[in-house]
Amino acid sequence: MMAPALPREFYQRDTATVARDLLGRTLVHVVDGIPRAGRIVETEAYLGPHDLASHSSKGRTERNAVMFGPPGHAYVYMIYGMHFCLNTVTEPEGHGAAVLLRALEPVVNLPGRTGGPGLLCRALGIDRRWNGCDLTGPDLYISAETPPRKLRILTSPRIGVDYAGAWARRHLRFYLAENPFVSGKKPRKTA
DNA sequence: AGCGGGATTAGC
DNA sequence: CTAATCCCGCTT
Repeated sequence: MMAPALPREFYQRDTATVARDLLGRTLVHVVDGIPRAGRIVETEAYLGPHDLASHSSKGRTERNAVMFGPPGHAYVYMIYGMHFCLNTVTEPEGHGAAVLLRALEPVVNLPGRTGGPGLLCRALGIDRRWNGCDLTGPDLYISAETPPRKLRILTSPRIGVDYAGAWARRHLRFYLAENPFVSGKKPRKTA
């Protein structure tokens, strides 16, 4: 559990690459000295202001300012008036990109469901106060420990961004194959 | 100052 | 399918 946090350089890269590379790694939140940890099994990449599904596509605002800041920080926002979503800022400062963490497989001290961005934040105890938190610090971070075995990674369009035209169809969602904690609609065998 | 809508979830 | 529920960002 004492593995170091991923360094800032990890996040300062191509956003889709970071989204893939985060899969299988362990997200840790230390609450009152007690670590809560889960394995990241589902992510989505939001590429920047040109990406019409990204919050940054409407330019820098008070809400999304952290996205335009330096990489390796947490972008946390409230959605639908009742849930929080946790992102990691990526690319060089000023770019306006982030990776949404959508689902965890519980590792330690994560009771309740963790499959879905809102549930993930609830289980970890993440809310608005963590917006802007430096992920290279000791309280909220992703372990630098490399996933032990090779991962089977699948892709799909991102969830809930149908308004984004062609960008909605891009495969910028990444998840571990056959992992029961992955959220969203499973592909249905119809035809 | 008012209003529309959202990177979701749960319940009918 | 739709309500819940609050903050933000844009319009008036």
